[in-house]
Amino acid sequence: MKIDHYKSHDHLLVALDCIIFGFDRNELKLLLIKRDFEPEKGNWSLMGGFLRKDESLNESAERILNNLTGLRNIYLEQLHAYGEIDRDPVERTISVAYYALIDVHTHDKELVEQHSASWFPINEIPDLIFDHQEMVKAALKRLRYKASHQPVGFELLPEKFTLPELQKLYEGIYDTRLDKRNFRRRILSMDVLIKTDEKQKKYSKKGAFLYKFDQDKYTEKVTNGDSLVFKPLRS
Amino acid sequence: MKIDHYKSHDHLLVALDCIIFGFDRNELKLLLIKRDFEPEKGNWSLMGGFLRKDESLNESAERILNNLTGLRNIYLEQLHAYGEIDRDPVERTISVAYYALIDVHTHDKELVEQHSASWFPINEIPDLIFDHQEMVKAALKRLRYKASHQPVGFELLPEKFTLPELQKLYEGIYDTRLDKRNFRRRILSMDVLIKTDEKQKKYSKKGAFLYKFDQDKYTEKVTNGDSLVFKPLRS
DNA sequence: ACAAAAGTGTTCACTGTACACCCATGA
DNA sequence: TCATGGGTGTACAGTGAACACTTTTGT
Repeated sequence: MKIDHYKSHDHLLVALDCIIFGFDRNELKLLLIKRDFEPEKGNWSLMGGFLRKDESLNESAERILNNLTGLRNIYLEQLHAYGEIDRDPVERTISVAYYALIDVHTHDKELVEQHSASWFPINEIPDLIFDHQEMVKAALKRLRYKASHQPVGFELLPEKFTLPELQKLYEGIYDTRLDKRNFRRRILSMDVLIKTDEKQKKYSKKGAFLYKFDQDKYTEKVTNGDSLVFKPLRS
Repeated sequence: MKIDHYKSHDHLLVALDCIIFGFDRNELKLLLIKRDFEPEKGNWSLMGGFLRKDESLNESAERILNNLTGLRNIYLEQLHAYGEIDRDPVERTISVAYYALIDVHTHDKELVEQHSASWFPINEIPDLIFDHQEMVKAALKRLRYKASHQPVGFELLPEKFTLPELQKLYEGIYDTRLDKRNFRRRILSMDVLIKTDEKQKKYSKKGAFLYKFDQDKYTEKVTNGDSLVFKPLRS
């Protein structure tokens, strides 16, 4: 065969769709946009776009996410490639889904408004176009797995956070209730949080101490082969 | 925007590559082919092909796997989409990698020979073209995760197998040694194996009882919310 | 009779989980 | 002073892991 044999094969559109998770008011949420073109104009959708020849998949996902949020360097991971023949009625398109974890307070609210985007609690997601519902379901499953083995939850919180906030986050991700004492003991025993001497008084009169995640210490522990389990405890 | 706005976007080649696992002579192995066209002609490669417009990603992976092994209805799961710009030097191509688990004794040996394919122990994989080495690494990681939570190991064995064989399989997958008594107790306590009254005398004079995996019972347990852990024990 | 693999139970340490009360503060 | 959320310790049960000898049978 010749080197140009590739030419004889089909060329397709490659789309990307982003499942954007945030955590606000003790709830896990998704950022969805109202689609402004046909087909399915006016319906809710994941933020998406098409892959360009001059960018990698990851770069494309970063670009698309940046278009909506104005953010860079955020936690972004490939989820799955969706390739049913008729998944997009206009033209044969495969879509590579990515999920992102962002701190809801940092994104660019103007951009979000321009896209008619809004945040939906994970349990109140409206009907979505194409196979986006399936993507969301898979993303949630992946987030649950990921958060139980790696410290990704912190991506959804501000740099400084309280232990009650962190607990609420895990409760939101796993849709469950956790025991306060067990949760605190477990998280603190990992020894990857730095306690600051500041107190957060937003939610209580007494105030709760703010902590920071210690990325260096975590990296060191992983390098040493320690396996930290962030999986939450029951009840 | 008009409905035909899609036309203005880039169209790309979409390839598929298959990481094919087998288990033979107490070793976990991969089926690799010797590439018979440029570029990289003569070098070792994963079995691959291009996605056609008239087939879904899964169908395409099944077709490609069938081309090499003659097998159908094989355990096949999408791994990851690879999309670096220069991953294929001929033309911009994204590749969706799938991994397959097959019983090495059932595949069509003629087809495999036609493709100059052969089985390599997982620890003796030769240099591979493009980013195929990265794919293999990710596939092994995924297999390890998957096999610890779901009964996929059985896909690599014949329908009937002995407990020592099953133990060797897990030892191969995790590159570790397991305690015989702990392993047997754990696997049998899941209550998803059917003991036959046949003995396999291939490896010993005494002979070992053959077992079958009870898919129905397993499905029932999962439906009941039981979470079986196939994760192996240490030492 | 012996070599080689199959098969079998018990003990201990650790970790997950249940559970209730005091503390600090702003209103 | 009181209402609200923050913070703390202990006891028990279940599970993971270590560990050695007997059985079967072909040669």
